[in-house]
Amino acid sequence: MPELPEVETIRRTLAQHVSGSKITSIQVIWPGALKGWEDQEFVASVTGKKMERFDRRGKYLLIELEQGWSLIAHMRMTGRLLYYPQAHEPERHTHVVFGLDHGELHFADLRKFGRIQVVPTSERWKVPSLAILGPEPLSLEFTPEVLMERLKRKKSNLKTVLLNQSVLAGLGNIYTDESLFRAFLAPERLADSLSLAEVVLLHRAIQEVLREGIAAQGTSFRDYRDANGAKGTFQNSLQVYGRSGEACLLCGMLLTKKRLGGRTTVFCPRCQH
DNA sequence: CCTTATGCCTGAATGC
DNA sequence: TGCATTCAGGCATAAG
Repeated sequence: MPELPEVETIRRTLAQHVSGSKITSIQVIWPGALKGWEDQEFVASVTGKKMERFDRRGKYLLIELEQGWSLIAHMRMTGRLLYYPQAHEPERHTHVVFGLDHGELHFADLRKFGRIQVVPTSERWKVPSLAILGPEPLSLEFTPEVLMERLKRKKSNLKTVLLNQSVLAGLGNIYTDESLFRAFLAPERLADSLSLAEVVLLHRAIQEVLREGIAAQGTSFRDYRDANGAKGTFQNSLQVYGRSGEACLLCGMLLTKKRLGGRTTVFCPRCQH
């Protein structure tokens, strides 16, 4: 499921192929994939415009178009943005086809949770889902002190709090579990109970795991693909996610699965406190 | 303000 | 084997 490293990889692979490309046509197969606008309006405001810049904020992909318009895409769990150098028949779960001056861009999503919206570029950061986002975990503004201050405000457990995009932008289930394991912190620990030393460990773990995830071009546990349709490789480096019942790679103890904040959480009951 | 629960979706895995 | 149920989960929204 596309989290920060996967969206970043999509951003990079997309920019390689379609930076400066003009959107010459749009075929809306399933209008539900377009958020906030009737599909005719979406088509009208996007057709004929070049894609000039590709940015990312948390798990959101931002595509800046000519003439003051931007696309905002969110993949949720199974969304894909796929570039084809030549015209390509829509696949089973393709919902929108952007015809380009060179090739095509397909938005596909098996579970139909992902969305693309079009907004004036000047109002991008006012879109509520972007406006509420916490700091970028790989930015200079994200320091252990900032993390400490944000965790102090929350009464819930670490797992739930780290998944909250208004606390920190970009972590999903996979990278949260991996970060907590690397920081030796139990997912059930209350977020406001951490010492500064523990927060420093967590801060470092989050940055390491995200940087490694990006370097590995993301985690293709199941559905994730980049804009080339290629899998990432970080699934080979996961230490806890998806390994419930298997041995901890540090101590050999069986990894435990527990539901926290409605999400499956895997951790080592011996290494994480 | 805060936290927790529900709906959206489909395919794979599991249960009987 | 086949059918029904459960599970996977990010986020908007509703409810507590």
